[in-house]
Amino acid sequence: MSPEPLSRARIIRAAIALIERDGADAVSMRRIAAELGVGVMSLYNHVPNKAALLNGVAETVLSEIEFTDDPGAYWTERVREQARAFRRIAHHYPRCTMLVVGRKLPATAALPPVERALATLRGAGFDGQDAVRIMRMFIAYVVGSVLREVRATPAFVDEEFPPAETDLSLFPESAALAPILNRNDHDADFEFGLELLVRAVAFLPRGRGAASPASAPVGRHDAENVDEHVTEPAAGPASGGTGG
Amino acid sequence: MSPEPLSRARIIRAAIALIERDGADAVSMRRIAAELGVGVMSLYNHVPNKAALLNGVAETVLSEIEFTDDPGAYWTERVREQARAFRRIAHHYPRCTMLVVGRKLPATAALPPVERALATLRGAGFDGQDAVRIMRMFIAYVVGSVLREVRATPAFVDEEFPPAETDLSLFPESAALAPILNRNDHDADFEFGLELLVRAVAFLPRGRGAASPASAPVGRHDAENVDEHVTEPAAGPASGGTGG
DNA sequence: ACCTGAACACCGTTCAAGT
DNA sequence: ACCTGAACACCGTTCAAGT
Repeated sequence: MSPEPLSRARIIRAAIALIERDGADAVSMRRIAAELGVGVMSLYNHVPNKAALLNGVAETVLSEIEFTDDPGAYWTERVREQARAFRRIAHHYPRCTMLVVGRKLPATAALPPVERALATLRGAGFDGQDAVRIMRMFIAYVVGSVLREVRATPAFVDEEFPPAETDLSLFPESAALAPILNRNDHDADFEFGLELLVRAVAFLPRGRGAASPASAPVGRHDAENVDEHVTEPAAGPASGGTGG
Repeated sequence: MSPEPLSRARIIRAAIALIERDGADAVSMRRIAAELGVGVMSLYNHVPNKAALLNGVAETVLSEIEFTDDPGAYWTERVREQARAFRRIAHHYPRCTMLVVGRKLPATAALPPVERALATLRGAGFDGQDAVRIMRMFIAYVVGSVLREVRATPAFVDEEFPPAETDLSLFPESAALAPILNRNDHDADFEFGLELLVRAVAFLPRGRGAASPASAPVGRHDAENVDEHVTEPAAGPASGGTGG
């Protein structure tokens, strides 16, 4: 039935296809085996157990990130592009996304993106500690964003918010903003937050002895010498973020 | 064996206890029933199925958020406290966290925190569209952060990063920053990003006709009139974020 | 080395029967 | 209205047997 021999890679590919077709809940060793035309137990010659297989799925999906950032581009744009690259695989494998963000990834899969992010931030002048924290902040934002996107999608029509039976007088802001809350322009939302993050990072002092932001919360004086840090060539108005 | 009658609430409480004790994978209808000293099928008189039960778990956990922000406090501090409140329940129910962030919550559970956040941001002068987007940005950041924290915790000792077999010359930044990458000061990391986000938002223009950040990426000129937007009374150096 | 069927200890849920 | 045991169609994984 299958010309190619069974292998870890082939099993993982079948698992990914199955998850994208029928959802993560539908994946089972028996079903994957059936899909491949082999006995269930044959899988265990290439994968120790189901958890390891799912780790392989996460690893494989993550490894397929296609980074499009140009090493010669200004660092803020590189950061944006790296964040967008993560988001793209989440869109390419929507039903695997929970799996990718939900399990502890093998370090080898995480290493290349991490190295790229750190190199970009170090090149921008941040010290090691700040570079690591800034990277983690971006990852947290991207992970939280794609999670919201794949979670909102499963049903055809979004549940209305606030729910119909709600006493709206208790939630006046939500009531007033219902049309906005029910609109889901994921691209625009993502770009809005991304730009805010990039901007916050660009305003951060750099170089030796740079202060962490927590050392002077929302200080009004940091703005005074901000020009010396923001050296990106002036850009025209951005796309507005609906281009994904 | 159990004096109190069976009820949806009691079943959910048992499920939460079970998840926190044995992990989310260990939860099953049969095990919850055994824990309650009833037959499996008795559960179905109060809960339509397992998925609904898990939704109830997510809803209940979320409803236990204790907001500590003072409505009279400056809005930036209110935003910080709301973000910290979310993070606190994730720490209180670490093994339920994936469940809470991973499923589409019943809108009734999400409504009170949403209303509070929107009221805070509207009170700060943001228009409805910006308020919604800023809120979503904070939620994405908090969700991504707690996900990282609960994911990193299961094993006693963190896997070393980069992995031992790696050719370090290919990943110089990761190699140089290995000590920092392997340190996991979740409190400090979280506060660092939170402060950066708050700062970015505080610098955002407000009022009618306020521009979205994407309309002028990392503009160097926004800094000039920033003082008029940042009116929080000057604060002393913050704790540094290790107080959680 | 790789494959496999039978078997074991689990699942969620339907159904029909009880009170 | 609430509870329940038996039954059904599934699970992941161990084991012993094949090639």
